[in-house]
Parts: sequence; C-alpha cells; structure tokens
Amino acid sequence: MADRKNRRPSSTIDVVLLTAVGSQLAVLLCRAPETREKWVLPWDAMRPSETMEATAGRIARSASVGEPAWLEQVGAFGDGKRHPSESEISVAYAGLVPMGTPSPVGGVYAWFTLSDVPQLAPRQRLILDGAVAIIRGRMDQSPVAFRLLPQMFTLTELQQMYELLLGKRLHKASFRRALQAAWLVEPTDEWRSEGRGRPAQLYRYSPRKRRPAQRGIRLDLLSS
Amino acid sequence: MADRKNRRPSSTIDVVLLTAVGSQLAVLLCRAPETREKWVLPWDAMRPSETMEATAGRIARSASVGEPAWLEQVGAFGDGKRHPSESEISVAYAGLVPMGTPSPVGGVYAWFTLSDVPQLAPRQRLILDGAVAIIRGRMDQSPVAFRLLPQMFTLTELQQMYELLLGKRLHKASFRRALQAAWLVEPTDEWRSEGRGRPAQLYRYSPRKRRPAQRGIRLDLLSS
DNA sequence: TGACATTAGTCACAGGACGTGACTAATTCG
DNA sequence: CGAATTAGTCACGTCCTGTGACTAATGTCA
Repeated sequence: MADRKNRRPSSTIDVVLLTAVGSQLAVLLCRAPETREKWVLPWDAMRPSETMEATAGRIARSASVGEPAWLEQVGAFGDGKRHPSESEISVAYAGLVPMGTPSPVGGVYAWFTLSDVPQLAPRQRLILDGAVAIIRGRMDQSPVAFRLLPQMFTLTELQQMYELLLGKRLHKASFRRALQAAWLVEPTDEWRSEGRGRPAQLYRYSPRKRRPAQRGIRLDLLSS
Repeated sequence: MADRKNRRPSSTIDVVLLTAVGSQLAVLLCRAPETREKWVLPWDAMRPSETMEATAGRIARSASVGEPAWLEQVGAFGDGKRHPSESEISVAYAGLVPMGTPSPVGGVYAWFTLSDVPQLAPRQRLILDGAVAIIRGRMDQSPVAFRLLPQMFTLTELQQMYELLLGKRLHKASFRRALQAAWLVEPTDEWRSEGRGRPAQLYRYSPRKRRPAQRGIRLDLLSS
C-alpha cells in the first residue's frame, strides 16, 4: 500500500489473508494510514506491467510473513459500493496462511477472528464475505485445509480444521473413512503425546492417484 | 460496443452468452468491427456511474434478444494476455439464454458451438473457458439447467440438458429419482406427443422447501 | 500400584443412496 | 393388428454414510 496517496487509481487489488486462530477463522487487517483508527483489508494499485496475481502476492508478502500457501482470485467488486481508495473496481484475492504464523510486527497489521471483524468499507465487507465463501466452497474440490496446517499433523487436528472451515461438527469415524477413501494422507513413523490420553500418530499430506470415481449428480445440493 | 473506438479503456466488461444448440453448448460471438473477419466476445467499457453488472446486462441486451435468464461474474482477467481492447483488465460475465432464442439479425452476431469456436484473443479464450467451467461447476448448486429450457419441458428434455452441461450420459431412472428427491419440478396437466412413441408429461420448474439434508463431506471429489 | 479420566483409533450395523437392467404404458407407422 | 418407438416405473444388489459402541494407550491421583 505504498503509492496510493496522491492518485485515485481506476482499480485496486485487495487481499483477504486467512488463517486459523484457535477454533475460528481469522483475517488479517491493516490500520488505515490516514485515520489511524479504522481497519482495512490490505490493498494497493497494480504497478506498471505487473499482473494482478503478482500484485496480490506482493501485498501479501509485505503484509504478512512470507508467501501465502494458497492464493486465488475471488472476483471483481465495485458496483457503487464505497472503498478506501475510491477506485471504481477492486479485484479481490483470497489467500491462506499456515496457522501459527506470527502476527506481523509493528501494530499496523493484526489478525481478527471473523466474529470480531470491525466495521469495514461496504465494498471490503463484500470482499471479505466473498473470500470466505470461496474458501468454504473450494473445500471439497481442493485440499484447502492442508494449507492451514503444518506439514505434519494429527488426524484430530485435520478434522478440527475441516470443522472450522465448514462451520459444523463432523463424526470421527465418518471423517476418517472418507479420508481413507480419498487417499490424501499417509502416516509417518512419529507420534505426538498431547498432554493426557493416548498419543496420536502424525500424518503428512500426500495425495495419490485417484480412481476416476465418477458418481452421479447430486441434485441433492440444489438450494433454490 | 459503441464507444470503444478512440479511447483505450483501463478495463472492459466481456460477456459470454451461452445457449443450447442441438446437443451442444454454443456461445455468442460478434464480428470484430475493425477487421471484419475475426470474431470476438461481445465487450464494452463501463459508462460513467454504471455498475459492472449493468454494463454486462446492456451488452447482453444489445447483442442478443432480451435479458439473459441468468448472469454471473466469472472473474477479472488480464495478466498480460492480449485482448481486442488492449485494456489491462477485463471483468467477465457468463450469461444463459433460453434455447431457441433466434440468432440476432444482421450477421454481426452468431452462435458457435463450443467445438467450432474460431481463434480468439488469448484473454478472451481464457474468459470463455472460465465461463464454461463456472456454469458446469454451478450445476449442482444452482438450478442452471432450467434457465436454458422453456417454462414447460419434458423430463427427457431436462435430462438431455443436464447431459449437455455435464458432458456425460445419465441413466434415466437415476436421474428421475434424484430429481424427485430434490423437489425441483412439478407436473402440469399437459402432455406433448413428439412424433412416435408415448406422449411425455410436461413439467415446470417449481422448487419447494428443502429438508436441510446436510450430508457429510465428500472428500471423494478432491482431485490433486 | 492400580482405578479412573482422557484422548486416539477401529468396528460393525442399519438405513439410505446409487447404478443398473428389466419391466409396463401409450402412441405412430405400416 | 403387430412392430417399433418413446415415456415412465420398479426392484435388486452394491456401495456410501450416520452412528454408537468398542478397544488402545497414555497421564493423574489416591
């Protein structure tokens, strides 16, 4: 967010960086540079001959720590809603950051759990909701949950991540059965003892070749 | 596509209008105004204080006949790929037009089945593929297929529409069973005799309240 | 040391969903 | 009238899913 002071850009790139904090999703916000009280989603204008994705990556790097583990476009927003930049269009990107990434220093950036997000500009509110919806929707098409976990994890941790992202509880046996059928993880030799109770085996993400497995349509899921 | 002659817009709205022609999806293309030989996706710049969706609607209306039955944003495209306008960003919309809508007069517009689409500018090729992917992906979340059919249709027609959109054959009994479970259609009193064979009952789209029906996750569908 | 609480991991059953082929029903054509 | 054609339904076997109960391995505390 460097060079947005004087010009009014025709379009901006806005980035929604998400991570897991406790048992909730959290988003990275940034203090608005003019009025130090408001919080905004990190954004900037594209630089000459910079692609949109590159701009999003640059914003993410300068805001958080390192490269986000996943980055996908949410869409273009505008349609009359107000935005800190007063630009006409904002192209939004959603990114995932592994849990445990330290909150960036300086007090300019901070993580907010989704239920504690302060008031944002209308367009940025839409962008945030859109980004969360995209992530939730990608869950069963793309191994999103693994991007939030460290390389090695217990199956209970993985299940909790799925529950966090889907917003509902899952049954342990069902979850593991589905996991096994999907050939997504492989066990390691290591075990972790987490306080009391039996130690848990550690797994790593390791997708295998899949059977085509073309099941029929699920009109089931039609809503309205 | 009126006012794009002299200025080089910073962003454009591109519209992918799809319909069913025979047993294939078809897209509406437009002759490039400068070189009368190339074909392009309909596009234009936004007008002052016009929203993106309104621009897409305007383009659709002027290109095709009437309002599209469905319109959804595909995303923002750019990232160095060439576009007829030389604009930096194109925001793409996908729209569905009921089958049987007559090809617009004048020879400026024409329907191309997906396998017959001529070469397009690189960015527009990406946009077209993205739009088709969006539609195919929305199939099991949104009653897209009904937007391509007339208000009344036979179940065989509906099944053929699903087969066209999904790109694979479906079994008659399975399809009807799923349809019944989804409470999406209701029978009318009318029947249609289509040449030889038993007449088919006509149905109309009429979604009912749904049981919550929260089924478990389908890790199944994970690909990579 | 031994019972208990706690967490990990597995099993097995019942009910539902799905793929499939065969069946009946109603019409046109010759 | 019978054959061909298309619509619509049924029933069976298989697989998938929700679920509760079970075993296993550890820490805690008397």
